[in-house]
Amino acid sequence: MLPPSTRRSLPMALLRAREVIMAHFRPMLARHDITEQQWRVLRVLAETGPLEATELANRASILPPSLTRIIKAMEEREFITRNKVKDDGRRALLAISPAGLALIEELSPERVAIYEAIEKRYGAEEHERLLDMLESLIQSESPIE
Amino acid sequence: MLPPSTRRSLPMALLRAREVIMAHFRPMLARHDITEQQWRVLRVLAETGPLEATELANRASILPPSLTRIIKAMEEREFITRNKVKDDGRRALLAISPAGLALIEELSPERVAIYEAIEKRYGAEEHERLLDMLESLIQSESPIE
DNA sequence: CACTTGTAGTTAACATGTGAATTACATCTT
DNA sequence: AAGATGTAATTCACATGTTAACTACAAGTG
Repeated sequence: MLPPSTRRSLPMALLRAREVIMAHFRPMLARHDITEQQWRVLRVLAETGPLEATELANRASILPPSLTRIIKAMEEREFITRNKVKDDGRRALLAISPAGLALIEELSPERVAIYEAIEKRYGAEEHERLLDMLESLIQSESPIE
Repeated sequence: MLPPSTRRSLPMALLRAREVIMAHFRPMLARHDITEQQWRVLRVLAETGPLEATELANRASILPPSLTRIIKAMEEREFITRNKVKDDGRRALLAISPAGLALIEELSPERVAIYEAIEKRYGAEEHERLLDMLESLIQSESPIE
């Protein structure tokens, strides 16, 4: 078997695909001066409620060192709050603030419009199928152990 | 239309998929003290021959500022060479060196084995289909203008 | 209780991602 | 030829990715 060319390798294809998709969201995020990662943190907290850092890092696919910095920045801008957990001095519960929720509300319509435009160009069924295949790939490569 | 949850959004799925795949390659790259991006640069140059920086950046999906730093580092380690283009003082041709080619040769077997293992777990047909769908997505989102 | 082991977060060091500004050339226009 | 415009590459500033080391705390073991 030949090694795959850079024009048809899974890592490169995934990278490029993500790039073209994110290009549509970046202007929106830039206008509100938040990064892609900060946006992920906000959305995860809004969806799931308060979380500890480790769980938040997993759900937002952000590494612990990055999350430490992001939490610091977002706490200063008062988009999230942090409350120590009783009985365990290491942990803290991170939660989205009213200002954070307001930001999500504000961006929601534009966000939906962007997703709809992507679905329209690419095809709704294709989109669903792609998501299924990606989830399947992720499953096949991450043993639950 | 509801905004997609973080559990089923295309950007997140692409990010996670790339993560699980790259996890298999990182140990190999780390053993040879090269980064994922440096590895992409080497492979592109080996496949296509000498390129100017802009073209190399496009093919390797690396932004110009990053490529500047990467070239500097790889030139110092003598994995690539750089030759000024006649008649245009701005451009330079970047080429892989014998040492760079040797590194590619050395890693090739392990690289193929990793790809084969992924195909085996995920399914060869699925793998091909996923590549097709990703290419199609990239096409649909990047107008030739 | 002292000691070991394990876990949650953080810090450090360096590479890359990202957008904006800048430099160095080329080319076009008049 | 001089000035305007365009292009290739670099530099800057800051955020994140990545690995390793480290701190703080918890829980198990003797």
